[in-house]
Amino acid sequence: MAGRAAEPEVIWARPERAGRGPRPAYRRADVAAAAVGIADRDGLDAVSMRHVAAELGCGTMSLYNYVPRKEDLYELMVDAVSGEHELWEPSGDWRADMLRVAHQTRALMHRHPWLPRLMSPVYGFSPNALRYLEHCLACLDPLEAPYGTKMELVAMVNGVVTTYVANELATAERTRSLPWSQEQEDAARTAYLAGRLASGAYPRMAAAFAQDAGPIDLEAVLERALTRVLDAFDPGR
Amino acid sequence: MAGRAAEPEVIWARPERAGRGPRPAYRRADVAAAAVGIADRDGLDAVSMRHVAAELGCGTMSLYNYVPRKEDLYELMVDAVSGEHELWEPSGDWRADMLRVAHQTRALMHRHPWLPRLMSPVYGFSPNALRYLEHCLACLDPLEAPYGTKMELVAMVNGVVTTYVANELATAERTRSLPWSQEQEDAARTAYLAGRLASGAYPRMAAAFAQDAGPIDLEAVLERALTRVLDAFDPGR
DNA sequence: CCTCACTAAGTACAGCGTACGTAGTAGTCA
DNA sequence: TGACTACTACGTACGCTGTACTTAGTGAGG
Repeated sequence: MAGRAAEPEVIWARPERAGRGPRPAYRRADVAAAAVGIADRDGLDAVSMRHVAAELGCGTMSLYNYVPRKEDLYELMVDAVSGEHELWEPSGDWRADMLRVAHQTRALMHRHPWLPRLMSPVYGFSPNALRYLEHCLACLDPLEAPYGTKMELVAMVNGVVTTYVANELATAERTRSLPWSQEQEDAARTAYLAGRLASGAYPRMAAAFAQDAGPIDLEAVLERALTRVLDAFDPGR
Repeated sequence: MAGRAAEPEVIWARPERAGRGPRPAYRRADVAAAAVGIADRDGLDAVSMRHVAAELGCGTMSLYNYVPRKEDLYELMVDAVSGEHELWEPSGDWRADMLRVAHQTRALMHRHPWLPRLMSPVYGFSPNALRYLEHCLACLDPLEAPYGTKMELVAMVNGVVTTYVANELATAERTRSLPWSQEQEDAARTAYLAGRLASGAYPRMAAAFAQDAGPIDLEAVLERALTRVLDAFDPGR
């Protein structure tokens, strides 16, 4: 018979090697690495079962021995790059440590621009995600607050970083699937926006854009946002 | 000849009705409404050019007269539901107004659970998005701060709401494509997590989960997060 | 009235996820 | 040892996707 019955299954609970038949030709990490490689090189949309199998050097359907559904391949990918997080001995200054965490996450997402799109709380309990979360909590040991609050702090920092980096990368990643360049796209949208603002229907937006002419420094924006978030959780204001 | 050359094109800059031939059978709003209807009923993945065309009652390829790429269909959808935002006369209390905005956005996303997935700064300049942004800025008139800061505040509130609601909806929306129920999925993941935590490798996480047993009130979490964000922008602390 | 830009629709193609069937392999047990 | 059986590997096939291209018909402008 084909695949087992439709039982809920967490990929991490499934053993890598079953007892019986021939030993698998690849390890789960190989599959993840192949998928990550394709996503880094050609974008997330290029990650298809066929392409990943080809990258590994096996038949397309053989992949399903390692990954029951494509969704689980994504889960493998997120966990794999989560393992790139460098964990350190907490410094005792939780604000500094959290900022360092945030910058590392941003760097990670710049290295793997598809990561924000796959960020989901559903994947939050993969092995490397657990390591990462435990590390964040360790960094927050000096903060006097219940664990619930600490979890909310970590979630907020992660959420803010993810949102901001997603915005940073959105137009760039979008361009991959468009038949024209990002500069052309930006120019067209800017021209359209200028036209709308000139209509006078949006006086405050027009004022805002007139006031802050020139390109926005997105990294500085993120930095300010993070500072505000940490302030909001800091008992010493 | 087929479609025009590969020029960058903003869907909103393209006139609804060209001067020459027969008048179009549908308006852009009809197309958007059809797509939104399908997404609400059957999920975002059910929004295909074929399905939308069938819902409208026209041939698949006729859709391309209204929407040059599927991506633009998404843009139409986001703008259409953005129009559901109720705008009011600012009260003079910018914190109260921003909270009201946030709750309205959350309600909107619960009505259209696919919306968080489509939230992108690229769509941020559609007609209804502009109306919405201008309204937010109007609510912030009492706040003494440069427009740049106000924009960052709006972005942060929107980002937090989007992230939190996306988390709220993630497992539910995910279940749509899985062959088992959400309860089964949750049970499997909880069992796996319990096993990992019992390993002793993640003492702080184990303590956190032991401390906050029981289901989390996600709405209360969002409420706290929003309060913190507003605090962070409030000059009167 | 003629012209031609436009709308509408059909056909076709490359690619996708994956159900299913088959062949071969290697631990387990009689 | 041989038989059994769970497992790996993989080819074929199906229904679905976005969309390039083609053809036919419509109706306003010159």
